[in-house]
Amino acid sequence: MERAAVTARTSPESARDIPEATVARLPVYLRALTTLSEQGTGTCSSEELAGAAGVNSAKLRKDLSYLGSYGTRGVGYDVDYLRYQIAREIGVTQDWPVVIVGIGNLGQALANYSGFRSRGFRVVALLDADPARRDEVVAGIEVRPFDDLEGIVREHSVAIGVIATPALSAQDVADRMVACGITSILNFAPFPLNVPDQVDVRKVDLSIELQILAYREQRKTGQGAPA
Amino acid sequence: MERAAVTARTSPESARDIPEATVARLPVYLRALTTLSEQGTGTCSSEELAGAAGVNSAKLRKDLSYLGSYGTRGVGYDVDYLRYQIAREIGVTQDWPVVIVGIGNLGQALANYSGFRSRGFRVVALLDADPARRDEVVAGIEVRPFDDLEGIVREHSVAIGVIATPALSAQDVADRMVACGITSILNFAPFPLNVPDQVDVRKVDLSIELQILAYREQRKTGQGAPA
DNA sequence: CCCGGTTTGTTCTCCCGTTCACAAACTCCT
DNA sequence: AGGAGTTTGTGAACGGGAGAACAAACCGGG
Repeated sequence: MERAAVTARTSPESARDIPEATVARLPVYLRALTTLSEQGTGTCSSEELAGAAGVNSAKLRKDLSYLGSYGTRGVGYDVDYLRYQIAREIGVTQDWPVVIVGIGNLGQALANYSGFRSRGFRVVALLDADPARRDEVVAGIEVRPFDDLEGIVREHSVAIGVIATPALSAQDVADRMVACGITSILNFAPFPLNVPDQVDVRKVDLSIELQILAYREQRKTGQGAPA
Repeated sequence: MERAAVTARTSPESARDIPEATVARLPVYLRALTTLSEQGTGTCSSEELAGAAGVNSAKLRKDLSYLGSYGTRGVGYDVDYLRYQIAREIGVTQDWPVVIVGIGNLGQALANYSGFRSRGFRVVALLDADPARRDEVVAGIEVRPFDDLEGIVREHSVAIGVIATPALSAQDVADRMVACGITSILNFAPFPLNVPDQVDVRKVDLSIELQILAYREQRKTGQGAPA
């Protein structure tokens, strides 16, 4: 990492172009480091950390090198120091307000998921278009009508929205979110969202994952595809 | 696609080595085709289908070319015909029994998720290690003790297991699954599973997805990483 | 101070996936 | 029958990521 001067772009001195694949792994490293820290480990080698994260050690080292030179040759990495550096890079040292739209089975599970809060994400509102759901309380949060979206986004400066609605409503919800100023969307609805370029979307599709497994399973058993 | 004779490997005449990335997209195409079919569309071009699936049309055509030559130049694809071909290739024309372990918030949401059954996946059992959960009924299925795993797997010839437990139990559950003969695992627990090579694992990690969005969000707002 | 052992950071090579661009093939109209 | 228009299937160029391998850097002992 050359680290030459300061790139004078948006961020003061942090890395400029971390590969997509690396960004996707940083949270995994972060979690592994947290586990190690809780176990009282003060220092670890790239081999150990890679093992705990389930990746190749060379890949781990290359990933970390994009952030800077936070290790010591011959020694390894200081667990807490590296943990902080990654957390800072990802942005989980700050608090991210989040809204969840669609309080069905999945939406409720998400609202109750403790992994969000513990990683810096705070669910500020649960929204649902169904009037029957009004005034219901899920995970200690009152369910509010979808039309409240704009007010909530403005009030809490929400940048991240989660869509857990049926497929048919997903695009409408996304459009409204974008109109309100939300710029990152996590989509659980099985529908390919169409959004402006500046808006980031990540999708999680449960049945697709199973279908991928089914494909490989089919090939394993050698039964192939029926003619 | 040459389609030369018969490859004489495991499967009778289907494609031999479909790229991983393509396999991951086939379910998306399948869903888009189903939607088109329900709308009464009989034929579609690669451009239309690509639009409905949210991908580039060139990529779509190349993906489909791995399966065979199912389109007609100058015309497009027959929706129902192509849909059947993809479904057969993925293996969703048959019925896949599935067990879900860990009936917390997420496990319950998964058990209730209608998208599984409608795509050829049948939840044959819900298991939980917590005795307090025994005899509870979720999604019309009785929750049974985790120790029943082996009997259930044997009885229903289960090949696919879903892990929705806390991180600490995930590896144990996976080990038991593998010992029972399960060869495909969908893991929702935030823990990198260690399994033998012949076992396929796909992981879905909710908080990692949000962290990836947070990273990009942080860069967008230009606030960068605090020094 | 010097040397062996250890571990990081980085370079280099290979492979997979994406995209462009175009020839082949089909339809429809005259 | 022939030609214009359309759309597929694929060859080729391109970019990015994975992994091996190695030089640079650090620690500790004598």
